[in-house]
Amino acid sequence: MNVDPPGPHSPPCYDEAEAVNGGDLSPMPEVHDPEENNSCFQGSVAEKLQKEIGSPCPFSVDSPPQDSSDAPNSPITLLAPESEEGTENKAEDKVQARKPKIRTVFSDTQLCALRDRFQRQRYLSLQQMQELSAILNLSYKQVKTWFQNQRMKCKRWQNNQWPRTGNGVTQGSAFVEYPSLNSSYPQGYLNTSGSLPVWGSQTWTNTWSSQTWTNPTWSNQTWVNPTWSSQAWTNPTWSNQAWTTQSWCSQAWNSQSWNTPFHNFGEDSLQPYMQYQQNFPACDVEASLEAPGEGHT
DNA sequence: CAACCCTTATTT
DNA sequence: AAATAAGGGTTG
Repeated sequence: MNVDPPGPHSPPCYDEAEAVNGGDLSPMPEVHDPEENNSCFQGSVAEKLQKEIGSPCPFSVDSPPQDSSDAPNSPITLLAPESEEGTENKAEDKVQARKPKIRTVFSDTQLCALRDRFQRQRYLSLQQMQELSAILNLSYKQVKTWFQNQRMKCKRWQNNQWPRTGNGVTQGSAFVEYPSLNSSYPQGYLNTSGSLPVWGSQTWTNTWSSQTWTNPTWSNQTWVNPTWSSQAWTNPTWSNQAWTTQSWCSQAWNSQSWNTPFHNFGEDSLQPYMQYQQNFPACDVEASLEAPGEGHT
């Protein structure tokens, strides 16, 4: 199954034109771990990542978009396949510099952490993203992109489910569930300091989607995780597929791995949820959710 | 500037 | 072929 070692993955030496850099962050391109076990966070994410990252791509934090033409001697640099042989003119100028599009392959650990975080927050503040990126050794941009893509994915999934639920709507909030569920708040509404806003249960409107959601996740000033605390997760609006492929992740979560102090996240919001995880792994939900004749191809 | 959305390109 | 990271365009 998916237990086999992925083999030589590809830690691309990805350069990012970071616009926002904390300063002490070391956004690194991702790397993959060879014989990764199936545990998500057995110890500490950071720890793992550090190991995962052999540090193949030594570039500065602020390294501008360099031509990735000169692949460092990293064993794995995902340079776009030349495809068109010969014409590697690269065209150093002009408008259309054929820059090879690099598609980073996130490591399991990274993905796990990202997803995990996403469950709690669909929107991260700038600082949070920076922190996360630093921890995961990804660039801010990558984290940002990932979250964006993830949001879109969710949205699409919802749209697919939406028409169906019309009839068998068990809970009227089936569709609206997602947004409010995961305490998602756009950065603008969060203190740049990463501190949590003080609003009790406020309502805010996000201009992009033109939606107004309530924020039940805030109980006075106490952070409450609706995700785990309520049965709200009856139907996750998640891309089940993503999970199927990484079902191992859920297993890891079920384990006592949560006892380990992976404070590496350096997130305040992280602490509370750990306890819930044991009893209520979100992954579990989607497992049953996407159950329809699956499990193996 | 960040989010959305669509598209492209790569990886499996 | 599907999944998805990243590019690009648009908007407020």
